[in-house]
Amino acid sequence: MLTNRQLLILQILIDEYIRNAEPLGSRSISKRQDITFSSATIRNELADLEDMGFIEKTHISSGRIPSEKGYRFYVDHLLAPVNVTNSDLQQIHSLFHDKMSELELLIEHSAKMLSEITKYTSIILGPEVYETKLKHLQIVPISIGTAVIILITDTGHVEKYTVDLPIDMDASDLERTVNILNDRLQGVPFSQLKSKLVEEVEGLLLTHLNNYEKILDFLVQLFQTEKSDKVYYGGKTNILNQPEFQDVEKVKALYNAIEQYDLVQQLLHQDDSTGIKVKIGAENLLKEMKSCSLITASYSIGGQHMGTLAILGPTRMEYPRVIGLLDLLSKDLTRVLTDRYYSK
Amino acid sequence: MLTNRQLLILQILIDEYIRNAEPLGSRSISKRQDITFSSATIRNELADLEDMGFIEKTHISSGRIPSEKGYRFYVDHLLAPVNVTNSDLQQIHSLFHDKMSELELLIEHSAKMLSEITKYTSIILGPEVYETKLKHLQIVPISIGTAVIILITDTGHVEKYTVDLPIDMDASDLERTVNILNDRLQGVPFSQLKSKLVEEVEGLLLTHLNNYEKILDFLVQLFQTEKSDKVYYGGKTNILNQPEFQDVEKVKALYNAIEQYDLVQQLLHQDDSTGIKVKIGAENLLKEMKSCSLITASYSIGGQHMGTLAILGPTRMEYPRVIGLLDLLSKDLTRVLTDRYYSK
DNA sequence: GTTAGCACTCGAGATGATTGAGTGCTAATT
DNA sequence: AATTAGCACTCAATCATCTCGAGTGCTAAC
Repeated sequence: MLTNRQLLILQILIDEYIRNAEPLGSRSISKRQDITFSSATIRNELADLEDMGFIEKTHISSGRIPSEKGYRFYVDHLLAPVNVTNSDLQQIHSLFHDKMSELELLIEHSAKMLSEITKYTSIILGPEVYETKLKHLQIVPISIGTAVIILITDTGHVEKYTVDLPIDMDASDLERTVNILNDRLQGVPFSQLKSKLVEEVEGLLLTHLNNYEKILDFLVQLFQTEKSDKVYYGGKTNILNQPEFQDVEKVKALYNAIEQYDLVQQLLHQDDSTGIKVKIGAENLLKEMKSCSLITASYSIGGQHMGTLAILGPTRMEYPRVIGLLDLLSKDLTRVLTDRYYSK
Repeated sequence: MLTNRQLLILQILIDEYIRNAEPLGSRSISKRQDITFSSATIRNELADLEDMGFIEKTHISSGRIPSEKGYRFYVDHLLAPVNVTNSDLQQIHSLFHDKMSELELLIEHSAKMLSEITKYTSIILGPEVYETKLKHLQIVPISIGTAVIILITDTGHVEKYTVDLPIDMDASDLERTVNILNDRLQGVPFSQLKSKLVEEVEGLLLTHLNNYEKILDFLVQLFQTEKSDKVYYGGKTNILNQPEFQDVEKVKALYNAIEQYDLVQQLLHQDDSTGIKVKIGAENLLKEMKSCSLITASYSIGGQHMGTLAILGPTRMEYPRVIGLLDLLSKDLTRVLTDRYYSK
């Protein structure tokens, strides 16, 4: 276990390194007012901390920087929760003041605002459509054989598919189908559309339509296509301000990684349990992110997980501040969205 | 005017510089087989070309590189049109083979493919909704006082607005309104929706609805909101491979500029006349793009301008190849879209 | 008009000295 | 036994110096 003095030194070292991005030596630590012992003592402690793997040297006679294990320890044990500053608080609340009617717009603005106040890159996984309920379905033929199918959810989200219609389906078939579907499927969560369709609607279609088989196949197909969540970014260029990303090759690798939506989705989805999650460096699975940390929080509507907020920064990130901000915003977002869309 | 020899030398210099990104000296030019005169002669010619402003030096004893005026001359007078290579041709055609039903998807894939085969960054201004015709309008209430309004165009595009409904509008009002609008406005181009509404529909609403004024106001408001085109990007990180963008500051400035959709739209919209347009360096108005060139082509449906294809690269760009590709793709795209959506 | 020749310039690299911030270790001090 | 002072040592960073080579412009000869 670490002694109090070691804890203090580790804390100072990480705080300072996060601030300045420069290796810290025993002498500069000893010069702080809250340090009462000499640089030689600190040297010994630093050597011990290094042996335990919490800090490392960049070269043999350099100062120390935190290791990933050091950051992990810092986040798990040393983090003094900081209050969100007043100006940050105002920024966040202003999001909700001018009540934005579009959910997507609200999310987009949240991403932008997060990146602006943190100076890091924000990533938000958009409202999951999976557990929202069908409000209305519409099929609009746009030319011979093709039509646009529109599904509208109770959160005002619109899903759109352009499809080829079964060739022998005429206008009246279409109308009857739409009516039946709207009648039977309204209020059904997207996740259950397919089973409801097979269980309840199949019979109705059978009695009302000629070639019900093709249409049913077609609808089953439609309802089981994976709906992937949208990914919103804010401040992608903020990465370029970090001293650890002055190398264009590193930037390229990271950008290429975070523009692959499926990868990002996987990354942020890892566990959608509530609470703040911090992934440091290599914990992130993507090798392009080994000098980055990712802090995530999730937001929900009426207890139902809806999406994920994330901040991507260097491992040398202002953990306390970002954690505080994400915690606040995720709770606010959850509250506002629940108010708006969960009103029974 | 330039002599034939000067033309030859300028052509060689620009071609080589585009290939290697390194200043070219008289000696290396004289070593080519197609050059029959000595380096001293070339030195004299280079000095003349420099006096005329077509080429410049990076420092006093360096080789020459093309100036913007040089590139301009090259593009306007020296460009030998090159044929699109077979493999590029296949790539482009494969876009259309697996017939994609979603127009947006086709555009998105086009952007990706363009960036992959050119190794530059592609920007596509996505189908303009302005001249497409209304196919169907739907209003779906999603909670008390709010509704989603959906407009579907004849190209299968869906526009969505979440709006606050006038408080005293009941379900039957809504239904009547929707019916009237669909009846009267189908087939009307978006650009004329507002005038048609005022001219033809106002009277009908008056006779069928109680509080028609509020609703009319509301619809006028809706129809006159600017519909800004979507911007699609491909290969944004390709910029980082260019030797002229090894400086992170430059990259940041450019990225910040091209992520401002309104700026980009303005930039690509500048003239939507047909044909290929080449904007070199400072011709681009944005100072962040002064070391870039932008080559644009437009695509249309049935003669109606729909959007713009663009390639963004360093001024040292492979003009002939990119021009050939854009020309081909824009024409193919126009043909395919016209076939698909202009069938009377 | 063309070319050979020459003095000159400048960037890019290599080399070496200097500095300063850091280390580990040992011996003295508390 | 813990702490500290002192010292030899290491290494990155910086700067001056040098060399090399690719380039130039200019002049005089072809």
